[in-house]
Amino acid sequence: MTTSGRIRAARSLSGSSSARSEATATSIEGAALAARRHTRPTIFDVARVSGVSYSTVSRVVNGHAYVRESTRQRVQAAMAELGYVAHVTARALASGRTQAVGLLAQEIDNPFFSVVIKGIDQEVSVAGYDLLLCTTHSRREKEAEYVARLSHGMVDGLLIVLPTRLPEYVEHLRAEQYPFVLIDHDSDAPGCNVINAANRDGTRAGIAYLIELGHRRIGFISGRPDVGATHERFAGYQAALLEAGIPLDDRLVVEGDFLESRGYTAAADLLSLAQPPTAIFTSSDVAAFGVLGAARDAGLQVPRDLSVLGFDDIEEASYRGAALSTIRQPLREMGRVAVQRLMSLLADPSQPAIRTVMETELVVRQTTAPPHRVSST
Amino acid sequence: MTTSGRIRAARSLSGSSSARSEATATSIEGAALAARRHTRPTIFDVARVSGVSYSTVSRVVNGHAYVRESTRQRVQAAMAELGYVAHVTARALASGRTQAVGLLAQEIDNPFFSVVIKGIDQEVSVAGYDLLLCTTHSRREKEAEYVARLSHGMVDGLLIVLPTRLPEYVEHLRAEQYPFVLIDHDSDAPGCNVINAANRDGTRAGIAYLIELGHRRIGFISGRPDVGATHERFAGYQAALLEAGIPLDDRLVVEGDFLESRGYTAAADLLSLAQPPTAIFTSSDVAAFGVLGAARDAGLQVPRDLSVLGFDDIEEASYRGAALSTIRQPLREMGRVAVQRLMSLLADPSQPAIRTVMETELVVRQTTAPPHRVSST
DNA sequence: CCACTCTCTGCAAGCGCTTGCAAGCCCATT
DNA sequence: AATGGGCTTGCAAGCGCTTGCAGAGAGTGG
Repeated sequence: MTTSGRIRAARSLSGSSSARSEATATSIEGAALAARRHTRPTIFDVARVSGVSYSTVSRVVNGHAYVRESTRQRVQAAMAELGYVAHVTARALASGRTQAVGLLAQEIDNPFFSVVIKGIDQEVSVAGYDLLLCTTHSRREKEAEYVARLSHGMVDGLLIVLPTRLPEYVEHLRAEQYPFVLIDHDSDAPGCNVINAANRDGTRAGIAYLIELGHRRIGFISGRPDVGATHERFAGYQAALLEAGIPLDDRLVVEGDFLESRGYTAAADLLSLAQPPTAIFTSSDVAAFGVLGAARDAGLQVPRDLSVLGFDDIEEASYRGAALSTIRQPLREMGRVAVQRLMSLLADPSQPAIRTVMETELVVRQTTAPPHRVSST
Repeated sequence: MTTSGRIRAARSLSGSSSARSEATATSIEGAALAARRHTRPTIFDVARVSGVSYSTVSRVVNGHAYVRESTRQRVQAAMAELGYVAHVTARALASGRTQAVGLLAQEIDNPFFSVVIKGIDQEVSVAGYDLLLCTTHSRREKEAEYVARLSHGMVDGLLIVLPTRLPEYVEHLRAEQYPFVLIDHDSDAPGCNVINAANRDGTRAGIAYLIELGHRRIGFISGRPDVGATHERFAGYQAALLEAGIPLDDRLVVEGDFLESRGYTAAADLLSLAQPPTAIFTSSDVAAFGVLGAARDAGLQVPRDLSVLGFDDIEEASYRGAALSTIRQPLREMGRVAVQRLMSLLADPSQPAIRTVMETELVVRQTTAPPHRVSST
């Protein structure tokens, strides 16, 4: 008990010079106490109460070996008594580790991403880390700033959801060997650790399935053009047609944006063609719902008059309106794998980059069937 | 330039004792450098390059007055040259402020909440703060731990989305005058700053509108019973019936959970009653979609055979399937107001608590109409 | 020309914690 | 009984930054 006072004093006075400065120090301390609103117990308080040094308290908090059992219990009792909670910031500063990872994304409010987040959140929690979520809302100029701040003492590593083009800050991070993982980035990213779905192969398989059903005129509604997956999916579409010897008809290809409203209008356009498609593929389930709406409003029956194939397999796909046939990406798994990869990088940042490609799966439900009328090629 | 070395040295040696300890210090420094992976420039480096003291650099970074313009420019040039980024953690530790607020919620992946978050995110950004999002996934035992950690140096204030019962930690926070705001907590919360919608009055107005249309048998599908708003909405339902002199029929009241699937089954139950309702109110738009599905599967036309009234007015309400009549809560505004209140508390934590009740608005779209057949009361 | 007031800058202390080093302790071994 | 070595513990230094205080210039009025 008496030791404690000494320790505290030693701390306060380390390097102090004169009596006057001592007096000053005291008044400063008073002011600081007044300024700090929430004065909670520190390891020094715990040390005082339990009669050990502050470093021993620190060791107990961090579960170090080489602390006598009786001491550990005394310290833990003191912590419980005082309601001690470690000061995350101070610990981060001293140790250089924050036990938190950052997640940087443009938006969180779409069903695709919220599932990925779930996987991330779950795995981060398993690893004993915290998750710091930052949404940029497409303000690209804020993105670099966020990354700089986050990577600078706020988090130990970064998960980034990115469109096609690699921003400059990615190069910075790479040069510094800062641990980060790109999610759903199906474009070139030299030297980066990336997780994405097999967009190309998945789409090819889906289109091949439609062709196998007998479809020859297959509409393609793309995703946002600034997203890598969009191009890969189109490549898969092309590949499937090529393999089946079906010529690509530009009129059947429409640019979309993953969203329902655009899915509706794009489908309406396709359906009003002189030779409308008998099947439509969209780059997202949400957009596929829009296609279903357009089909309904055009008086078409799905799948009799029109087959619709989505991409993602979000939860709603199975129960909303018609059960949607779709190409499933393992969204939750993607989130989890991304975190696992990041954890590995945290342990050793120098390891060579890996691209992890998650397999997709064709999920046939009730919106796909052989074409009713054989269309003239 | 030469000053810098002195400053650094003075720092390193403050309180040092002997030559041996100096040597030790050096080797420690080396080890530390090796351990810290990302050695980025600090204010000391900027100070060295620009030839001023580190405190001047700090003042420039923080935009203090009393820095000569030429000095400021020199420092800024040095910062740009070195690519200096402030170390958030260190700054937080030294100043006691983190410039971040925490948001604690169970889930983020429902359309209700994602809109609230948008408002929060926007307003937080306007205020120049960062947002730290924590989801507890209903693991209540983790909640208290999160709050303790967050309130302990990670963030300056807390936004909390809470079910009915106030957890113990809320009392702690209050006792410590830690700034926090409860969102969507329509239950007693003495001494707490709370934001919620006018659940009771809004529902009463909605039900009154249905009664005015001529409905007498109005089904009520509640929200989750552990949420305060659920009870207030039921109270509004009761009040409207009472005012209209319509006796409450228990068979028309079903417990729900805000979700679509339960909305479907609950509606199916209501519709299979001997005397089914001619209108159904649900405590969320999402659940109302389930009701619409059940009506469709029961061969009923909406609104001819069944009126459906939701609550929330999420985005989908206006475009998904039938345009849904609903009671609009200003979700985005609620998020924004919560942040504004928190900012005010940050400035002065001692001010008396306020409950902010946001008005709701009846939005009549295409799922409500006078009953087709006059039902026998 | 001096006292006085502003403006500007530097120093030291400290935020709460981690961690290398060293010293003390205790026990087994020779 | 002395030595060695493994446990325990304490001390000091430092993580990168903020900030009160004091001192140094630069004006300004008497």
